[in-house]
Amino acid sequence: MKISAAELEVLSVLWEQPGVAASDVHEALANDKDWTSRTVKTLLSRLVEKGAVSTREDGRRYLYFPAIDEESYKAKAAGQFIDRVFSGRAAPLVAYLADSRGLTPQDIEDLEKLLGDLKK
Amino acid sequence: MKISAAELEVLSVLWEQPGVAASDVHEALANDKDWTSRTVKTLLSRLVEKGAVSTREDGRRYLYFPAIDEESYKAKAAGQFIDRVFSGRAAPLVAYLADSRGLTPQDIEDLEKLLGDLKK
DNA sequence: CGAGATGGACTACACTCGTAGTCTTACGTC
DNA sequence: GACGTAAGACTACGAGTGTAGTCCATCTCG
Repeated sequence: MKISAAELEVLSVLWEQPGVAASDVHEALANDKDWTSRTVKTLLSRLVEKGAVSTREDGRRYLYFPAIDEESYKAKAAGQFIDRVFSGRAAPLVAYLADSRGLTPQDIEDLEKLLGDLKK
Repeated sequence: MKISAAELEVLSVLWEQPGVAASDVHEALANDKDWTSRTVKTLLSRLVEKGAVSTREDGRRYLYFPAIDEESYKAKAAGQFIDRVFSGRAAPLVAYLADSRGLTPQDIEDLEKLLGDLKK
């Protein structure tokens, strides 16, 4: 279930609004991505091929639904990234983030709360 | 400066031992990767092309050196990953990690210390 | 009704990646 | 001095990606 960067953009739209048509996805991305509607349709087709998105017919068009779970996809992606770049250690990653882009105070607070929960 | 997964393996060897020959890189990776020496050489060449690795001649062979900094590369990679998958928010990433692979107690402790420092 | 817009299916095409193979040349060995 | 070997240079090749284009059937608006 390998999903490319461009495909992930599309899939993310579906996570936010499941059950929309290709044109809606195109529209939702119009701000960020200068893609033609055909590009979006290609990406949707590839996601369907890969089993990451499912469709329901709606007249002469399809409505698209994510077929993989956002939480578990992201968790897996994060794990893989950490293995690939940080030899599997999570703490250094956070250290790098802190350095390079500055965690927001909100981030820091969230993390502290999270760690508090984890300690139990 | 896009570095692929396989290239990163090679570059990581150079970060640990700068100034080695292709055969040394091959050997260093022999445990993890079933690559022929040619594959390693191809990857080194591509890294040189990309400007991520530099060479010094040593007789009829090259010694290879990383040309990009480990810290800053990783920091950037982490930032890009977070942008790509987590819409730029770091805290959710850590939450996912905690869920999916369990941070080690060591990780948690490291993180707490880190957060403590950050708060200042 | 006829023409243009729209939907999906199929096709395209250059580039990157993983994973080598071949060619040429220098080197060290018998 | 000939021969295998090891170094780098160049070539290969199928899968995946980004980014569409073409074809054909339909729907919609005038």
